[in-house]
Amino acid sequence: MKQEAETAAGAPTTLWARTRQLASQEILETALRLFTEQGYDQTSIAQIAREAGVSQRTLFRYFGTKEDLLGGNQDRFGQVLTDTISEQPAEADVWVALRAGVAAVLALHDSREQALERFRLLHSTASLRAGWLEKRLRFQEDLLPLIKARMDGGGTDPKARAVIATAFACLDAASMTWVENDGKGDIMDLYDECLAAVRG
Amino acid sequence: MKQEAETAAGAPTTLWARTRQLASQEILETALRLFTEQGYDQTSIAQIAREAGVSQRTLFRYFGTKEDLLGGNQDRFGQVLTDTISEQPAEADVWVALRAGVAAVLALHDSREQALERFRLLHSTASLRAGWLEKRLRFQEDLLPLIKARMDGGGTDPKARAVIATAFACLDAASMTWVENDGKGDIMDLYDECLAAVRG
DNA sequence: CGCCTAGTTGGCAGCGACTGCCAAATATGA
DNA sequence: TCATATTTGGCAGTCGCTGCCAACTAGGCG
Repeated sequence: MKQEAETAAGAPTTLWARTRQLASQEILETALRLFTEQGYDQTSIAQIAREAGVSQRTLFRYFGTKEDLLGGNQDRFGQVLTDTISEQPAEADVWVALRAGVAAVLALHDSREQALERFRLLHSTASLRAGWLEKRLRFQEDLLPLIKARMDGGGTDPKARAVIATAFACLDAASMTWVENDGKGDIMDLYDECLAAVRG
Repeated sequence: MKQEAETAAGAPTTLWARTRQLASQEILETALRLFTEQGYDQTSIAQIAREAGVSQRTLFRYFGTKEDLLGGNQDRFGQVLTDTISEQPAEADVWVALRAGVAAVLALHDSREQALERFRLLHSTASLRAGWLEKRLRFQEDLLPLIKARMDGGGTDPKARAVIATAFACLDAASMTWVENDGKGDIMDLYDECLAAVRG
């Protein structure tokens, strides 16, 4: 861990890095499979480790928490979110910028099916939902300065917070409905519908 | 537990009920004190039980989870919320109805100081925040039919969800700012400010 | 008053997520 | 090939929480 053995682009150099990559993927896949098969709460870390062929201790070294086994490192979400939004043209409307961020995050999923499965799990498991909301709250705080700067005359903290939280609230409402409809339609359309209902 | 020994109004009848009441209060106070003194995560159930003079087992019988030690049964929040909103005149605007609900929930705190202390703890402790958001999400779902019915032409699920979630988002932004300002000003004023920022 | 019963309490063992510590295994570079 | 840097696994322990069972106690009855 002294230096990352893979150069940003990909192509793992050392054997270690390749093995790590492989193990990581194996764990992730096993976890997702078991979660969808028997539910998140009904799947223990011990079982995942056993079926993935690693020790519990190692599993925790790869992924710090059980939640991280879903969706890899969700920290990437935050990264993509802030990056996308700060890349928006300075004169773009706050709502437009936020929309772009939301779209970018949604695009992070490998496939429509994977996204649906994850959202389904997320919305049907209380503990997962709680964790996700918590992490999201941190993203929101990260976004604060970016959004505040984009508001007319530099908005106040509460106003900027409210705007950000509203965008996420719409994403929530949209994804929840999307799951209920078994993935029919486009989430972003639902998002727009939600935002329209709010901003009337 | 076969029948509640106190008639709705108050006046605990049996000695048992009185003892229970007393123990419950003692636990609650001890917990809140320790939480504010050393932080939520740094306070163990064992310590609370010890200092409150009950066994851990009993503590868990009174309050099912560690979170419940803050703010008693938060289920009351949900109750007050739905009650208040359904009591609003049928022709009232959705936003007005929601505002009334929010105000009613805020009025549930014993004092300004207590509210500030609770909010401070809530916003500074990740695990608490997560639990609270989760519980709130359930309240939101309870509100869905009520709000949907009040929207023009009976709104769709996503729209109603978005509206409700936005109201809570504003409450979040407001309370967070309120805490940062050490309780200066009125939360509802901040709430209005937030809502205005969102609805432009 | 004494006893029986129902409700209450406490202690113990155990589960699951998670961490620290130490020893064994393994890839790497000289 | 050997010394070194890393990685891995196992073990014990913490913390929230639950089930189970034995000890206790208030309340009602004769």
